[in-house]
Amino acid sequence: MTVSRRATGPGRARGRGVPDATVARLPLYLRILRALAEQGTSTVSSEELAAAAGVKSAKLRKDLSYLGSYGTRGVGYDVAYLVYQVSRELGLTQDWPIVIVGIGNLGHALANYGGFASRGFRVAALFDADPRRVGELVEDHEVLPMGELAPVVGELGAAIGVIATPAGAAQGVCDRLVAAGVRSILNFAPAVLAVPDGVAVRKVDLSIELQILAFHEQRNAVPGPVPDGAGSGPGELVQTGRRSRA
Amino acid sequence: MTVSRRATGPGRARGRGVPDATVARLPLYLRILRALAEQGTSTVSSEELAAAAGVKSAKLRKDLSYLGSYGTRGVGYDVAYLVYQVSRELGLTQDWPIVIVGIGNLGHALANYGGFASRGFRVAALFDADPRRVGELVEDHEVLPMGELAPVVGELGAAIGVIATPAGAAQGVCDRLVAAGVRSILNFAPAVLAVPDGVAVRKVDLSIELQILAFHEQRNAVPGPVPDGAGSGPGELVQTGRRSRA
DNA sequence: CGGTCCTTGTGAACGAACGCACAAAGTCGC
DNA sequence: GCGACTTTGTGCGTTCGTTCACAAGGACCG
Repeated sequence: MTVSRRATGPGRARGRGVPDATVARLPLYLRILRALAEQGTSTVSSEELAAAAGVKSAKLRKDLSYLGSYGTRGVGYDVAYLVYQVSRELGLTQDWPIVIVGIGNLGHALANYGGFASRGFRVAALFDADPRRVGELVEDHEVLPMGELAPVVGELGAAIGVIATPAGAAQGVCDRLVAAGVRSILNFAPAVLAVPDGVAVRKVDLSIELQILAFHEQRNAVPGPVPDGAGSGPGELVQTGRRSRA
Repeated sequence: MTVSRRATGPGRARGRGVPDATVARLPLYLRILRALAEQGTSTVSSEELAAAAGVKSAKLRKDLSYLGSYGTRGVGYDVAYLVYQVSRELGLTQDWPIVIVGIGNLGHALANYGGFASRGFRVAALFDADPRRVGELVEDHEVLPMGELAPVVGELGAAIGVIATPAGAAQGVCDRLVAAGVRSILNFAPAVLAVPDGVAVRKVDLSIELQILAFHEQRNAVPGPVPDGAGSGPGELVQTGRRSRA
């Protein structure tokens, strides 16, 4: 019991403290749960869910335990209920208007990407510094000039901004987004952004991902075979050998 | 966890055991070092480099120490030399032909993305299951039908594959890539991939990134102003408040 | 209504990663 | 050639995350 207050979490000073590592996995669980719900599954065990997510069942249970005690011993978790609880924890029960800056190849792809709209996110405005792109219609949104950024962001109440500009422009765009009131930034530009306290930045860097894979390739190629059948656990760097039934 | 178990500590520098967390940062250091080299800087201290990368200097020094002792006490690191050493460690001294499967919006953007070509990676072939896309010319590459995948991958010796298909097709494509000899996969589809041992998978999921940001927004919005201190420190989840001079 | 079986929730051990602080090692000025 | 100064490399304690193993809790059967 003691559901009202999620205090008794596995950790200590866990008033409102879901570990970062857990938060990063919740969206994955959520996606799987939604798929299960859609196919009519009403309950799921930690073992099944963990297998689908590619994690150990104990980890999954601990992750979910940070949200509260939403399972039933001997049975498992109610899929619909868990979907709701995880969504709520992630803040997906509300609508998040997002703005995208930089409508080049990547920006176009992002604006068209269905995955955004599907889960509470809504592409609300597009911006580009290039006058030739301004006015262009992308997915029924007109590309706006940078001058419009502050007022439009303010009016929309957009709290999340996506940067898809060249690296050189990223910091400037970031500053303008922050000045306009954006507090969370998803950065696709290969640049390290400096932001004031309280602003969150996550970066997605395609080049870095490839380089990490290259490292993996080289490590496996250079030294002779690694006979040791050490069952390399599922890890962070690269996920090697996953045999779940998706 | 990747594949090998390392000796322990930075002490055994040369050993084949660079921690995952370090490997994930090396490409970032490398990018900064290249920028420094380009602007004519010949030496750099750990303090400066760390500031540019947004990490603590001690962490940077420890990261570099895994590669060897390439610094000079009292002076710093030779930029050109370090570029070479990091590149070498990451396996970027050789050419990596990559193949992209799924030439939709995202696939297009990836094929055109300059960041790939710049660092030892070369887009070598494009594939799509849709007959209407086959034959299309993207960045002087003709989109090939899936049937060509195995022979072309074999001929190119491509070890890295990029999946930019819808989620439903991802596992099938993954299986075909692996069967064709690809051992490292960069997956943009929102799906958990099952792969045999020895194959590395990294995933980039735009929707998940946004959801993590939404969590951050909600956490900061719900409980009034957070005094300080108690907040989860600057961790991995989101980078908050970075004041470096990029 | 009691017993048995199943699955959750979690305490505790383990391990990886981080940050501090400092000795070692080299440079530069004189 | 020597001493002061600078910056690296790293031992160590701390924090964070993962895994194990098991007791507690509940469903279901007879």
